Amino acid sequence: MSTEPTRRPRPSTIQDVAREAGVSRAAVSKVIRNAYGVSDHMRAQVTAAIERLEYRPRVAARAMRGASFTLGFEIPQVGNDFLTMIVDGATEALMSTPYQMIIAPLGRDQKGDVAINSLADRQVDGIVAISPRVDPAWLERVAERTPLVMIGRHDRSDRYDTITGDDRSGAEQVMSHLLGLGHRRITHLTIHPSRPEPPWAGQAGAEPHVLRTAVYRERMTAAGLSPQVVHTLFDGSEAHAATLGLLASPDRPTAIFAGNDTLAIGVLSAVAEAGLDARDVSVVGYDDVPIARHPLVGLSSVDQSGITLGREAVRLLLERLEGRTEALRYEAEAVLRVRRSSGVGREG
Amino acid sequence: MSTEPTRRPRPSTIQDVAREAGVSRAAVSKVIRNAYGVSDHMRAQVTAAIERLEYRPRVAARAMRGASFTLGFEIPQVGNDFLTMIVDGATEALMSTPYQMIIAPLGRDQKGDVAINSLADRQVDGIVAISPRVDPAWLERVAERTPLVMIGRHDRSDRYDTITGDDRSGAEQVMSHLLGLGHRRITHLTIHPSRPEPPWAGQAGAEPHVLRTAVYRERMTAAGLSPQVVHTLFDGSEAHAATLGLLASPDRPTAIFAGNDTLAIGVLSAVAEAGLDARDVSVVGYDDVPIARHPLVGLSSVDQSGITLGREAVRLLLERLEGRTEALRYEAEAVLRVRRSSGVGREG
DNA sequence: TCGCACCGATGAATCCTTTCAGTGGGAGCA
DNA sequence: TGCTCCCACTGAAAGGATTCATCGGTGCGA
Repeated sequence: MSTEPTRRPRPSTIQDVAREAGVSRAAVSKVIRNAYGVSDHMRAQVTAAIERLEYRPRVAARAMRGASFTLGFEIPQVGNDFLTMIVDGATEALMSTPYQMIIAPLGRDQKGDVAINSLADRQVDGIVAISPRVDPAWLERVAERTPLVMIGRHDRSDRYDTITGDDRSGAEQVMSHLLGLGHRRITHLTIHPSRPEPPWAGQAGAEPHVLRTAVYRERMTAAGLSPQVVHTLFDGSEAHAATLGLLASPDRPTAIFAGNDTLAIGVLSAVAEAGLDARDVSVVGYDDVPIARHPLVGLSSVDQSGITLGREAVRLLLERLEGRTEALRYEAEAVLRVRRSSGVGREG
Repeated sequence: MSTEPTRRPRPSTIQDVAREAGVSRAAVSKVIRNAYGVSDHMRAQVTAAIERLEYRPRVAARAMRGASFTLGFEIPQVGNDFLTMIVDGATEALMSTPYQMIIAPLGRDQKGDVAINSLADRQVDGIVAISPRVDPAWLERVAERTPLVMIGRHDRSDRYDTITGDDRSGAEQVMSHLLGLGHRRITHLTIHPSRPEPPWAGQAGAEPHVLRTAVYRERMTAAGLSPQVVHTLFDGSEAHAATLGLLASPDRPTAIFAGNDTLAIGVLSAVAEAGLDARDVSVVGYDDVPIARHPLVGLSSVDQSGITLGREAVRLLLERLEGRTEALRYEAEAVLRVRRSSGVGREG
């Protein structure tokens, strides 16, 4: 009769391995970390013991003294295709390193700082975060403790590295394209701005969507047209509803520039539902998610190479872990991919 | 002059809080964990001290003695929409608990056991994994140490809980639907089976895709038709290429049943590219990912409610953490959603 | 008034790994 | 032969939080 029906067997520790191999704990630790000062004989002994005992180092214990060999990713939306590309790029870049990635997803209505904190609590060796709206002063405090790379922030910091697309160029390309097609009623659909406007939201610190919107306004005004900006939630379904509203109006737009592809997909859905297509309304998105190039979708969009963004984020973080202390910035090129949704004019 | 230019300030510890509040470490610990035996006065003192020092408990240190309050998710593909739904459901279910989720994504060509191990190394309190092809004996060993819920495994275990959709019913509905439409040349496109066939791959332990394929064969044979099964990689682009091949053949299929929606999207892409549509080739997928219901896509698919799957996975795990020891199974209902891609016959 | 029970709080032990200051022995050199 | 230097290896301390005995103090019943 066992007193504890669910007794969980204790996994073997570095102590067990040391005993089994007849050496000290420190020696085992050295072998594991490939540290200096290990004879071939001892390495063989220890390796064999590790095999026999199926020993695996406890990350929590390592983290207390040394490194956790873990990089943390904070991403606001697990399902977002653009973010997925970033993660893919990062995963690939990490394959050849001893580092493991963990992702901390955000719950609904959670802010990025919650997840960033939770990663820091786990003593990850570095953090990549995509939180355009978190207070930069707070981020700097985090970066004092843990190397930090922010994706999609146009602000400058001495403490953390930043990675962005060239949002200005991307938006310029979209507007040139649409204006070039002869459109005059171009509506811009984007996500709600932070409310209340945070004190740090200056020109320099503009988030990508805000920057894209700014370029839209500039170009519309410069062309003598009046800008029309519609704000929705990040979710595509609200973009869908908003678009239905736009299309029902008497002077409906002939083109819609969506702040990102998630919104653009929602827009396309509404256009189709209204019985219209690209001959009636041109649609352009941003991010160039994989589904955009599907022939049934054919969404024009700005490619800012999410894969590269993720890869660069990891590179910057690894550099930091190797000792770099000055902050760096990386900006990815933006390229408009024209597809059917904003096809050439009205010929079909 | 500072000797260390990048000196990282030491975050405050429970010791610091205890000193600041004038109590013992253990008392602080109790306050944090809402444990029994804390006076209101002491709680107030400690809470104030925590605020002042911006104290956050180190998860690594907690994990060494107690719990890490972390649940780990192993998912094979970050970008997969079906898996995303599962994660969303789980995130939601965790909002009201003290537990945090971390996701361990798989690198290209990595097997699930790598990520599961890495989660176990991090001493998560429980693991949810989606690895249809990992040795069940190995999983049972993992489950001895860490509560484990497997999603999408039809095998039975005394050690870990399982969550599945009703793949048999789902596949039956697809076949009834397609046969009912009058199709006779129905091709099944699915992912490569494990190779070599693992010894544990019996009828009972069949993975979802294998089960769906089995039902397809049964129904074809029962209808006096000859099954045609095409295997591709998980990636949709290979499904695209394979479909182009199928469509070029003289007796091309009039219907394609894809093992999941990722493949089905690739199939639709090839169909469109070949200048065909649903009048020529009916397509049905599996999982009912969000994009399937987009009017431009209109993919018929089997809904097995990923959100619910994720929510149930968390529920089962939390039950385990509260002491349940016997293994449970949960099976989600499968419902075919018919859309344009397999619309009613050939009227358009 | 005495004794008991119990509440609230505490010190010390514990979890597992890394790191640092040694220790002892062997090789090389004069 | 004697000295120094180097190298492989070891013991012990450190790191932060939890938990277990333990202890002082208070309230209550007899």
